[in-house]
Amino acid sequence: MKIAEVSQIAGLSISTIHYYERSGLCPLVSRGADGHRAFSPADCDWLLLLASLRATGMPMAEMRAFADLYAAGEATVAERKAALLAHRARMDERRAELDACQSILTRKLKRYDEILGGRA
Amino acid sequence: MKIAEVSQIAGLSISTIHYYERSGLCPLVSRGADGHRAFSPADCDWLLLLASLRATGMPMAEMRAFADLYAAGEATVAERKAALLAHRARMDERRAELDACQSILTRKLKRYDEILGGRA
DNA sequence: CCTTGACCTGAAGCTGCTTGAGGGCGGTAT
DNA sequence: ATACCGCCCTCAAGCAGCTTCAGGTCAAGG
Repeated sequence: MKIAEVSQIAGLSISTIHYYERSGLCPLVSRGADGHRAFSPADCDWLLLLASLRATGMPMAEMRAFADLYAAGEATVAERKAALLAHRARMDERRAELDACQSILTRKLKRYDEILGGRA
Repeated sequence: MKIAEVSQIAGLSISTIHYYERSGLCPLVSRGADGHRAFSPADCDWLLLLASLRATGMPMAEMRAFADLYAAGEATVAERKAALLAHRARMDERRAELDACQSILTRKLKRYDEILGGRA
């Protein structure tokens, strides 16, 4: 697969993929004869997973650690599972925060409605 | 109120409050005789709202625009309401994205379980 | 008096991308 | 053949949004 296609699927910009590779998050992408990156389906899948982790707030450093586990092969699956579970737990906390924020906004909107209603 | 208290309530670091003020997000904070910021309850409330907006992904530029409306007084309440509604709509999209990411992670976790199970 | 602690300012540093400059390679139109 | 186009490449600089650091002021307390 070409980078444009992977970019499309993973929802990452091409530049971001470059950047992730530079940062050691996808150590294994090989090149075609023309020097262009040639992504295997596994590479693409991996980038999609990275994208999900990033989008849900995992910091780069942690992603790098996770990538190192991935690069080390199947022996690390248990560790990777633990990492994802921990991450998911934090996602839940984050979601609670978002709920709190949303309720603050909703309250504010009600206030605005009162003001507008009072003037109508 | 002192800055430490507001920081506590709004969930923003003191430095972030400084930064927001520098960035024109809270134009009106007055000073005590000692030169320290003296926050009114309204200031504190405003910062809490800013914190909610920021935490839910509103970019600085947009927050600045919103702050300008706030500074312009009650005449802008309708515009502010529209802004918050638009923002809430984007929050909903964002939440959908998060759900998609979460399901990717869940699928990955299942895969890991299969691998671990197969080897147990 | 002298330290402690909460605050102040201004500038530099950090993370996670994005943008820009400059270039190569392959295909098609002239 | 050559000129142009689109997609890719690299390296470096820029940007958003904070955080951290260095150096300083003032007020209260031992």
